[in-house]
Parts: sequence; structure tokens; C-alpha cells
Amino acid sequence: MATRQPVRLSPVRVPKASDVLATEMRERILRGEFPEGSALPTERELVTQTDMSRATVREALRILEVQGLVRIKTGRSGGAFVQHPDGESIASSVDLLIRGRQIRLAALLETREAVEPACAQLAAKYRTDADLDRLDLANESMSDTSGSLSDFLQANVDWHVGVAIASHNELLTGFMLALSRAIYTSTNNRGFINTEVRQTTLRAHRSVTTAIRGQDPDAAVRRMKRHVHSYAEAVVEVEERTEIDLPDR
Amino acid sequence: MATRQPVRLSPVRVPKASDVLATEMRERILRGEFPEGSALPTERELVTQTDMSRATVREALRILEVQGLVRIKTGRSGGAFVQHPDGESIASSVDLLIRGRQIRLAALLETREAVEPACAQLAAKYRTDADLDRLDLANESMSDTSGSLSDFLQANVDWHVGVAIASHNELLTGFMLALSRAIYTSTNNRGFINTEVRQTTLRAHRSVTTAIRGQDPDAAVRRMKRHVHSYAEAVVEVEERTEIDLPDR
DNA sequence: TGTTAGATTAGGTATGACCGAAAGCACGTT
DNA sequence: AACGTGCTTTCGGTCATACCTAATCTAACA
Repeated sequence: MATRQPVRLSPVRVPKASDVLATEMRERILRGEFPEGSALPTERELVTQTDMSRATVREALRILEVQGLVRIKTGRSGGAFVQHPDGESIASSVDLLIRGRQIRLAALLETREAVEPACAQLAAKYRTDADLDRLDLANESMSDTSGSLSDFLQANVDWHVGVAIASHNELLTGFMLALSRAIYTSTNNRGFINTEVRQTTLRAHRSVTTAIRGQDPDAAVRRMKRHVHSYAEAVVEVEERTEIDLPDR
Repeated sequence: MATRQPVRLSPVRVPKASDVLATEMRERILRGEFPEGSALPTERELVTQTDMSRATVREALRILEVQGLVRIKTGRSGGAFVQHPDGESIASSVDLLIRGRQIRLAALLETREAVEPACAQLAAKYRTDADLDRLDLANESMSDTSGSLSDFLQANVDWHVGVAIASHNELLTGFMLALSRAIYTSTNNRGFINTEVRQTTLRAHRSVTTAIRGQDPDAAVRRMKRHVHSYAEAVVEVEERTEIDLPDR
């Protein structure tokens, strides 16, 4: 019998048809080939163009939809409309990581300490009047001490995200959006926010806002760093107290 | 004729069946209900359990797959296996944002200046011996001045990601992973990396590595800040020169 | 005791049908 | 002329069924 031919083949990869189609459309969208809001061909049209089944085409569109690259509308003159990803898409994937990996609140606060002072610095450099309005608005609704905890925390998130927006850096904005929301939900049910904490927080926010308004990056960094650090310390302190109160579960 | 009743209805939302199923399974996965690697029911099994068609079930699974929550294997004893998202999932969505929004290199470098010094600080605090090995390895392969530009840049990415890993903060790691890769691809075809830049970069990396090894957070921050800042300045400088060289086009 | 050729079980794809939502149109009323 | 009303059309959403292909298991065979 003939000996085995020493033919070597590299492992053959058989990509899924829907992935291939999704990748091709994704590249063309990212290349900027279609203006934002323009309509892709209808599903049935794509079927005839690609010789694929409708199920395959639909899965490809679903992939793009999850990735935030298209928005799908139903009804007549519906279909897939090109959309460029925004901070929300980053925020949602960060959210999945945080929840899936059970990232602890302490790690979230550490991350905020790492990122947000830099946001404040950039905000002080690049802020517009509209950015200032947004920050003032958040400060106002936070100064309503009679509001519910959720309202307070929502205004808190708005302010922090507002700082990120004022940095005019979309990456940082998306990241801070996710981080702020995650901290919000972790904080919402822990009950260590009392009137004193509220007033301290509001004072700190106003102080940072003033630095941003005055376009003083150094002060903005310093004050933001102090704010997020002391907030983190307060949370850790309460965490420890809670652990003592509830030794096991 | 009777006057219109002042009945007000809020807009009714009709969620898609596949979204509902995906959301339910996602929540259960994120809640930690299934250990990592465990198998979800097969498609046909889900069909009987949910009274949905297989196409719907498949779309739901596809959503979870894109979100990095399950990995799907074909063949006998295949199916959907639970997976917890890692830095890659964040990296890919950040990548989509960068490319879809045409984020300029200058903005990427600005973001790195904002985030990476803090990474270095945390790395100096929490680094393990394995982290140091990873950094040393990257430095070694970068010291090979005869290597190609791609090899140099890859080692560069490895080092920067290595710092993020050493921070032991999964959020920052995922973010820096995406950022480093994006800077890599933007830098790969610009040709402003010469021998001098290589040596300067290597020196800076070694200097930061030393601070991390010595668990000196302040030095790590300072040196990293200086490194990424001077790198950014060098890039901007070359950008301007390039614009002059190529006035239109 | 390996090797290998089926059998089995999973996902991947293709058809074809029908439902429901939304935009457009035409008719009819005011 | 202006405005509802309802029909028609054209989309995506869902379902059912069939068949293909990949990966594994199993059992016969050399």
C-alpha cells in the first residue's frame, strides 16, 4: 500500500454564512459607504442579491442590530437603516461585563477614580455653554433635598455623565456612561446616602462645576479627584460597617 | 354624536419574541444561574419549552452570542455554552465606535493620556510576578531593533495591555485593549516610527516597568504620563508635517 | 488494539407560507 | 378644501418543515 502522502493542510475554517454577510455589511458601514440613516436593501431584496435564505439574511441583520450598526423598522418602507454606534453601545457591553463578572462596587469606584479626573480636566478645556447648562441643571435637581433617593442618584448620574460629555471625547463619554449607571444601581439599594452625604456631594459638584466653568483644568482635576476619592472612601467605610452588622448573610 | 372620551393610553410596545427570549436568558446568565461553560438546552429543546419556532430561538441565541454571553458549538453534543464576557467584548464595541465615528488618532491619544497613567498607578500597587514577566517579555521583543514595524508595534501593544492587566481591573483592561489596538492600526501606516523613536519608547517602557516593579505608584504615574504625552506630541508634530507635505488629498 | 466506517445528534441553511405593523392612497363626509 | 376612514401595499416577524453538514459516539473489522 502506498505510504501516506506528506500533504499538510491547514485547519479549514468554515465561517457561517450569516457571519460572512454581517461582516461584509459591517465593513462597508464602518467604511462610511452609507450615510447615517440610509436604508439597506430589504430582506427579500438581500435574499435575491446574495442567494441566501431569508433566515440567514435575517441573522446577519440581527448581528448588525445588536452591534448598534443598524436600526430596524417594521411596516411598509421599513427595513434596516444605517446607524453609527454611540456611547450607548459601549455602555451596554460594559454593563454586561460588570454584571457577568460580578465586578464589585469597590472596583467600579476605583475605575472612576482612575478615569473621571481626566474627564474633568478635558471638560475644563473644551466645555461649551451648553455643557455648563447641562451641569447646572443636574446640580439644580440634586439640590432638591426633598426628592427621592432615586431622583437624587439620577441627577448624580446626569452630572457625572455631563462632565464626560463636556470633555467632548466620545470614548470617555461612553465609558463613563456605563460606569455611572453601574455605580447608580449598586448604590441604589445600600442606604448610606443621608442628608449629609447629599449636601457634601452637591457642594463637591458645584465646586468642580465652577472650575470647569472657569476653564481651570488643574482645579478641575484636583477637586474631582478629591470628590470621587472621598466618595469611594465613604462607601468602603459603610461596606465594612455593614459587614460587621451582618456577619454572615 | 358622543364626544370623544378623554381616554389616554400610553404608547404600546410590542417587543420581538426573540428579544424577549434573549433578555430572559441573558438575565439568568448574568444572575449567575448557570456556571461558566455549562450547556443551555438545544435549539430544538428550547423550541418545545418556549413554544416558539426554531428561527426565533436561533435569533435569540445569536443575540446572546454577539453579546459574548454564549459560545455556540456545532456537531453532536454541541449547542450553546454559557460564557461570561471578558475584555474582548468591550474591546470590540469600542472598536466599532472608533471606526464608525471616525475617531481621529489625536482623540485616541488624548484618551490614552487620560486613562493610562491611572492604569500604571494601579499596576504599581497590585502587580504580581506574572505581570512583571509579561512586561519584561514585551520589552525584550521590542528591543529587537531589526524586527519589522509590525512586530515592534505589536510588542508595544502587548506592553501597554500588560500594564492594564497588571492593574487587575477588568474594566480598564478591556478599555485599554481596544484603545491600544486602535492606536496600533492608526500608527501602522504612518511611518513616523524610526530607530530613534523606537529607542525612546523602549527606554520609557523600561522606566515605567521599573517603577511598577518597585511598587512606586507615584513614579509610575509620572513616567507613564510623560511617556504617553511625549508620544502624542510626536505624533501630532508628524501629522502637521505630513499635512504640509500633502496639502491636498 | 487500533482504525475506520457507519449511526447519532447537534447546529446551519433553504423554502414557503402566513401574520401584523406602518405608510400610502382613495374614497367619502363635513 | 380639509379631514377622517378604511383599504391596499410593502415591509419585517413568526412559524413549519425539510435537508445538509459538523462533531461525536459506537461498533465492527483488520
